[in-house]
Amino acid sequence: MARITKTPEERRLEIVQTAERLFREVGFTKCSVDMIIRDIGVSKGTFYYYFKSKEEILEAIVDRTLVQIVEMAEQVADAPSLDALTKMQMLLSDSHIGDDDTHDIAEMLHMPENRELHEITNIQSVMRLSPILAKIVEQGNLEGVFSAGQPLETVQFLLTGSQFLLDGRLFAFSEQEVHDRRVVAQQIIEKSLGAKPGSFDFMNPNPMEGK
Amino acid sequence: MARITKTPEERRLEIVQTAERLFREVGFTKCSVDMIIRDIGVSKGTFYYYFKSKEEILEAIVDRTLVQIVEMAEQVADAPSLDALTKMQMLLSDSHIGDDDTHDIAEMLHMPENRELHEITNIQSVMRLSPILAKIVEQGNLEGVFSAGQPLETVQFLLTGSQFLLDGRLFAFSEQEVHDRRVVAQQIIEKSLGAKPGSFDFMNPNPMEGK
Amino acid sequence: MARITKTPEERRLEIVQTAERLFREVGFTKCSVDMIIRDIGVSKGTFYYYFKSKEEILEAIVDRTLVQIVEMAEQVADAPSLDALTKMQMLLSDSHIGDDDTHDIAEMLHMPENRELHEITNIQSVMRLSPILAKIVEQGNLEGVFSAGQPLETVQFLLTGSQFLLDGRLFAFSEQEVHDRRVVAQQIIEKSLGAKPGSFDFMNPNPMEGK
Amino acid sequence: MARITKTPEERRLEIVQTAERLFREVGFTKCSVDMIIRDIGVSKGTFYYYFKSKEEILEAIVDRTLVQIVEMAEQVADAPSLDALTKMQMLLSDSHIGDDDTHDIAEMLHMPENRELHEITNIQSVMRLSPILAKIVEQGNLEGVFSAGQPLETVQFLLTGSQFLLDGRLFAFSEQEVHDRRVVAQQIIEKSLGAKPGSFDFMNPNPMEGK
DNA sequence: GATGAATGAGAATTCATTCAT
DNA sequence: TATGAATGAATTCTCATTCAT
Repeated sequence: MARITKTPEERRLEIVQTAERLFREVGFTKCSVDMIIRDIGVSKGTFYYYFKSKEEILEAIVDRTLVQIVEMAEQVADAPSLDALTKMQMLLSDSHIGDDDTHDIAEMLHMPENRELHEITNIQSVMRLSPILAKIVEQGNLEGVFSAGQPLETVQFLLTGSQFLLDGRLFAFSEQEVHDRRVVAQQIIEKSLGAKPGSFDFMNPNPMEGK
Repeated sequence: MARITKTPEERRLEIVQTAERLFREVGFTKCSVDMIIRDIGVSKGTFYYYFKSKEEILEAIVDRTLVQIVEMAEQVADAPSLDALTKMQMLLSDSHIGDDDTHDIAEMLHMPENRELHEITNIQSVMRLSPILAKIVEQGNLEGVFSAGQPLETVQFLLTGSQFLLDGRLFAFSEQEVHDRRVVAQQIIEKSLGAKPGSFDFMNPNPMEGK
Repeated sequence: MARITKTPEERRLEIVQTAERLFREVGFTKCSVDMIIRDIGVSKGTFYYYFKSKEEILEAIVDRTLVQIVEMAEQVADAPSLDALTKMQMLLSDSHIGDDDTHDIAEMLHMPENRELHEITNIQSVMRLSPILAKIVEQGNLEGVFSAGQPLETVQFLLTGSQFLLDGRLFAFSEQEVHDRRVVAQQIIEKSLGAKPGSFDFMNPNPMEGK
Repeated sequence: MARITKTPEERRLEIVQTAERLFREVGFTKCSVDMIIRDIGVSKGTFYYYFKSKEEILEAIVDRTLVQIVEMAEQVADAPSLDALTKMQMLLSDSHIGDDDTHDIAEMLHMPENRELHEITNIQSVMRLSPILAKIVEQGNLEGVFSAGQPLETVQFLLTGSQFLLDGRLFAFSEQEVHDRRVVAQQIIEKSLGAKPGSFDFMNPNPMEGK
């Protein structure tokens, strides 16, 4: 095979991205190192030059994903011009996702063939997002729009429920079924946070309406 | 090895039970067919005479587990002498353990080394338990102890949140942390079902009290 | 590959013998499991069905060799009709080796490419032969032909010297050089055991004489 | 990494010394080129600029070691003021340690993880030391303290026995066992060289005495 | 002289599955 | 029904060596 040298950053990224895609497509266990290197057109030695085990690249991918999610969440949480209700809405709904990259992340978290990556990331994202959301709940408590004790624990329950249930793929729900659960989730969130009924209404425009 | 003939039913059950135990102890992927047959003292050929693949026995186990869970839940749900609140408490708390075989729902679903089996069963159990719980919610609505719209969807959200979050192992929570989340979960359930605050109080005796 | 079934004993022996030959020819480290199975025409699974690691087959070979050596030595040592001097002569010289099998063992112990197997076996054979030879020394002391204190330690030193030095291959000695060292070794043995000078003379017929 | 230029001699020596240390610590086979260069902080390319294979550096080390041993032995052998007995004692005992670099012959040859390097060096050192020791034996014969025919062959046998047996590690002997064999070795040496019994007595102060 | 990214042929081992008896 | 020897593709990982810069 021709020797193609790239900068370490390029090569590393190339490997991470390819692995990420393949892990999503076929699952971590079923995706062999061989598949990854064949896809890139690079030698086995090169793979192990950058990552010293298959586990290590998994960690790299999970970290990378979580860093993106957390960064995004922190931007929202730290925005001084937004009120707590708006922030909460932005972070709990999917409708705020603009760019493709962030959307991919959400996609990635819920792939069917992707149990391992999925579960690890899921749990981590609950753990890392919850403190950020808890701060927003506290802000909301002060602003008078929420009235919730135990913000961290509350938010963790709501996040967990949302993450797992609202993923159409995981539970094999139809679009309409997902929508129905989204509406209910919103009501539960409102009740749990002590928000005024209907505060999160616009989070769930009926996707069937225009059809 | 001596050839020991058993009735097909006995043999089949023996294999399923052993596999189930081992899958829970070491996980599905890490448990080889060899481990199973060595444990029983049966030959490779026998295993493949009863199940044509390792996947097939997994399905058999998941089915078996869910049948048990659902049966137990239906017994509770159909008990004419119990009110909705009591039924709900029995099925959502840990205190309902009856016979050794069924154990506790939560326990059953959240074994440590047991991600694979666990996740498959988890989702299925949310799907199959939710109609039963939804019926109880409807009963509760009639009895006036609950006041919840969309019982099925509501119950699915609450089950999902409870299942995943309240497993200390999955999120690596300490006993105290699990307890704190249990208390919060109970409050969210009350609010979501429109139950009187404190209805489920006895579900969470503080495990730290005597210490 | 055609499936050829043999009795476990046949198959096991086939593998051990092939491995033994190849370890001798190319050395333990350089001989891959692939080489062995290719040579036999058997699958990798079969190899690992009989031996659970490459190390394990090495042990099996070493054990097998040592058992043969020790058996032979014990037969000599326990012969009631022989005096100590004769026994000593038989076990310390190479000239007693009759059958091809035992000769192979000696060959095997000193192959050039065969460091690992060689060293392990060498040391083991000093350790296992020395108690047998020590008993003969004691017999000799009683018979008045020897007069040696510390029989075990003495014998170990003499065995070690003989094993390593008198192997023409290890030190790359010519036939004549080996003969010269054999003569000297014999004198050292005589002095060390307190035997009469010349007692072991016939051990070393000059190999150059008839040429 | 910063490019640090050294004189070729310095660089070469640095590599040889590091490799030597690591080969001793972990063994030749188990010590990868990567370990060596990482330890020095030099690049792969640099290593292969100075040595064209891993084997080549092994040879360099063995040569270097033997040169040191031989030099030291020759210094002793050529000392005009010393008698043969003293010289012999110095070279066969452990008590002659002078400078840090040369250490003790025995020590040097019998490092623990060091089978490969060890065996290669062992045989070479018997071959190269024996002529020097043989000369001392001849001097001793003239001085009347020894009375040994075939000095070269005799010395080779004694060196071989001592080298291999008296290494506690190789045979896994305890300290006491090594001591016992040392005492016996000394007696065998005396007898073989025709020295007066007890000539080498002080070679083996009982290490247990003070305990 | 020096760098270090890249190579790729192997290494040992695992394991679900098959099949002759 | 039952056995267990046999299969072989697949897996992760190692490491001496090369070579463009």
